Amino acid sequence: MSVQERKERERAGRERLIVATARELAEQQGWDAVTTRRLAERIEYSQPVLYSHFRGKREIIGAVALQGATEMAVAVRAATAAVDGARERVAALARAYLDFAARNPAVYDAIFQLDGGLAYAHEDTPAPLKDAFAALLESLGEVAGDGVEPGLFTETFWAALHGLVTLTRAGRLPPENTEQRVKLLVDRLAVD
Amino acid sequence: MSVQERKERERAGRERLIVATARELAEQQGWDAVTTRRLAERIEYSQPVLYSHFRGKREIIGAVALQGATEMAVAVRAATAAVDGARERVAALARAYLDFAARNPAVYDAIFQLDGGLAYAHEDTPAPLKDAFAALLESLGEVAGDGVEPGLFTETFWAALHGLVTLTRAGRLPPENTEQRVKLLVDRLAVD
DNA sequence: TCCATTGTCTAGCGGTGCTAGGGTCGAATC
DNA sequence: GATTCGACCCTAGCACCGCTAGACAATGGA
Repeated sequence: MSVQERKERERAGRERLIVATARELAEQQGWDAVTTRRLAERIEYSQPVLYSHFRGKREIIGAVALQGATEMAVAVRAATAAVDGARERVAALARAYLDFAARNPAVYDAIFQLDGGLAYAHEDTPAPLKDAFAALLESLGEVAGDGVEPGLFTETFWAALHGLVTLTRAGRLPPENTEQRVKLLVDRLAVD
Repeated sequence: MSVQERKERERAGRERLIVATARELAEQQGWDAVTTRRLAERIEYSQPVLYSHFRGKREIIGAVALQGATEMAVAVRAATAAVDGARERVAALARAYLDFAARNPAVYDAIFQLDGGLAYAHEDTPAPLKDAFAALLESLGEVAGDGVEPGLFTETFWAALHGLVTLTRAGRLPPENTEQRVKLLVDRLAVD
């Protein structure tokens, strides 16, 4: 019995190692550098071992995305918890969101840009993703204004933030005036 | 002399063929399917011919992006030209933008997501890209409101639209309520 | 007619994600 | 304690990728 348990523990540990290594490598050198060979070498196993844990590279990206979504939800809630005033909470949320994206670009991509084989905006969407959206909704729903469905408002505000993140990181927007752009979004979109 | 001219014409024609074929293939099957082998086969030349026109795949994407940016500027201007009222023009612009993205997803990606080796938000940004931004600015600058720099407003509104496009197309947002989201953006962000 | 240049192709390099098949090693059984 | 059996992991290889070197043919000019 105990032998099997030990093996299962080791397996779980190795799976965590794979995800952590993939994430680390992606943050260091970008997702293009995360090849199955390099990843296998870093964890000191052969390539096929990866496929005994994940169906393929896509699922590894998906695992990183789920981990990241959980962290993002925590970060957003932490940033808004101690703030008074709905509008101020939204400003704090926006800053926290952009900060998370800036600090974890590869994870952000895994969650919002890459194909990790995950279902989004769906009933069988993984819990971490639903919860990340819920974290946004908690603060953003308060400033939706009359006649605007909180979910729809959250989606729209979120899309605006996402647009800023991706265009800036892709070099399409100069990074200097990010704060002013965020201020504009909060000032105009949020209604209390 | 004339021989050289004829050859140059043929070369230019073939270059257009490469770009058009790459674009077509990308729209049909996605950019991942645009491999140098497949592209070469479609234009009925061998792979190395591609490299006598472009430095690599990146530059081909860049060429598609420039072509697309020109068309997008035309589309945006056409949609706003005959509309009365600044606010209504912005609504028309938003619809035209989303429509362009929906009709030309691969081209949209080439312009705004992929690496085509182009300079953005820079002095030596290619003219088509500058002009596409200018087309947005023409209508959006009118509703920036007092104390908000038109360029900054345009960037922000554009980012919001871009966020809607990318999140929707990546399956992160359900496509059903796009119109309501756009209405929200126009209603709240635009000031006249 | 010969040469030189231009243009194009074949073949191949090192890389990718992924998998088939063999071998090894450890746990359970007699 | 010996033996069998099964789980596990690795080597090797597939088809494909972007890109390029070098051979070869065709074409215009001397």
